[in-house]
Amino acid sequence: MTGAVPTTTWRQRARDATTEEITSVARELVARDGAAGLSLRAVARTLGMAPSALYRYFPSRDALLTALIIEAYDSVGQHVEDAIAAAPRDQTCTAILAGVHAFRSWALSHPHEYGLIYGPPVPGYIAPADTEAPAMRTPKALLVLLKQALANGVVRLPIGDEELPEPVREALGRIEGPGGIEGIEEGLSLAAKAAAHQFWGMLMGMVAGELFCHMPPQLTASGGAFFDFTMRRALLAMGATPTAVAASASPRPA
Amino acid sequence: MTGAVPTTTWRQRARDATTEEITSVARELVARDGAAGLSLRAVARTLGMAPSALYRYFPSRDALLTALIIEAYDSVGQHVEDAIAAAPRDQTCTAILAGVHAFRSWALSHPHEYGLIYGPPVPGYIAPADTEAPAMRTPKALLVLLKQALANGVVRLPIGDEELPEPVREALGRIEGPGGIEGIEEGLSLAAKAAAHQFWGMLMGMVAGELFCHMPPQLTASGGAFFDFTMRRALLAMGATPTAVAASASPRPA
DNA sequence: TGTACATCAGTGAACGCGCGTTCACTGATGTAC
DNA sequence: TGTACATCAGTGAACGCGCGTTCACTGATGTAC
Repeated sequence: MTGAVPTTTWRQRARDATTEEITSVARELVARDGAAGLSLRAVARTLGMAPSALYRYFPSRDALLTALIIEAYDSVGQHVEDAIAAAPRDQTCTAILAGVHAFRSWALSHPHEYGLIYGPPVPGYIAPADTEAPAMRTPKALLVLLKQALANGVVRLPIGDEELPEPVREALGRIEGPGGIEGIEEGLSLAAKAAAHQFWGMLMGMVAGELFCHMPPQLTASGGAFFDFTMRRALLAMGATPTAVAASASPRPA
Repeated sequence: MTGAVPTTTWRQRARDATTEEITSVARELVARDGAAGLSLRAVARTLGMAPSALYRYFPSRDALLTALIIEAYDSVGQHVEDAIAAAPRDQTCTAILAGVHAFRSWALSHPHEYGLIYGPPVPGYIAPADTEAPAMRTPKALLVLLKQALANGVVRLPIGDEELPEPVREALGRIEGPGGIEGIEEGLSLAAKAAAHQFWGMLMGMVAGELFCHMPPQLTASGGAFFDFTMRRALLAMGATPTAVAASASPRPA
């Protein structure tokens, strides 16, 4: 066992370690100064290496940015998935609440990284397609829960597809593949898709509002109580049964 | 009449004109390259003047940024107020819908300016207190409408203050003065404040989602139909009567 | 009304800075025989 | 196992760039007598 032939050469492993160190330093720089402040030279400086050396690892600053974006998406995604996995699978909204609270707490503790992925695009930077799949982790995780809740009867959509305005029905019908939440949304009714996107919008709005100071600080300071209350109201509006919502547990305030 | 004594000197008027020209060029640069890309030298260049000349008008780059931020807030605010003013004062939610549609359409046509004021704070820049009042124009305008709707009976809050969780009640009770929506929120019940902030969060979330590509493009492309539908659902969730919502008109799609 | 002086918009050169990226190089690591 | 060669991580200097801000200046506009 211990003598297992290393599948990679020592050089390769050194390379991987350095790559990891670079992205890690870059992540800290973004956390401190924001995405626009990320510079290859600053990374090289704190790493004690020549700026040109970074080009052995990333062909350009944008490539490094892309790596950071993917990392950030994976970081929130993992955080949310973990919280959901730790929640009981009962006939309540506990798991969904766990997910959204995880989303919020990640955002609060990684404000610049939140800005990097959910804020305005970095000027001059074009996100390559590789960022799409990681971007979908969080919405996917929440969508799976919605599906279960619909199957459960924990959520009963208050309106049917036929009550959607025609243009909305048409737009929702066209969502699939990249840009939508690939694959997963199969089997969802149009009304369910609508509810999902509204819930997602509410989530992003409340979190962005807190983070970027467009909500009164008193609400933010309530330890997530207002956020919790708001998401419960959103669940009710989405058709979650009042008893299920009332029976849901919330994570302890951070 | 025509011979009225000018209250300002010719130099003063020239100064005002130049100031206006500077902010106008700066606004265009922000619109093109985003807030982080704003540079004094670029402004001076397109104006054909020496970079140092700008220091006669703004003591620093940050001061110029502040002016732009205030302008942007005033621009949305004006846009929303105008749309509301043009809406009929009836027993429906038409005015509110006009306001939120105006907010969205402003955002879509001024994406970088939206990012400037509703996105992550510009790194290294600290917003002075002068930006607070303009920032409140839009939420204030919407809040006035909510107040009227509550008085009207067009909105009947689905829950009373006593049904709010204790920490939420406490946090809402502490909102007033700067940071909240000053003055205006007097006389609003706690539940009404909660509803207002939730509605505001939903609004910001949907718009940011569209702008920053975290909503499927098909929904965005529906000419505002999905947004309209969503805001109507939010109004219902807030306690607007179904008949009032149904009777409300929406602005023509942009 | 005319003159002397003060104000101040705008110039142009310079400061010191940090940036992304290229390039020829060195020396250590890996590989094929 | 030993040697010759190829690969490639990392260096250090240089490129050309744009940035915010300062400073001594000039000349036109305004003001007080």
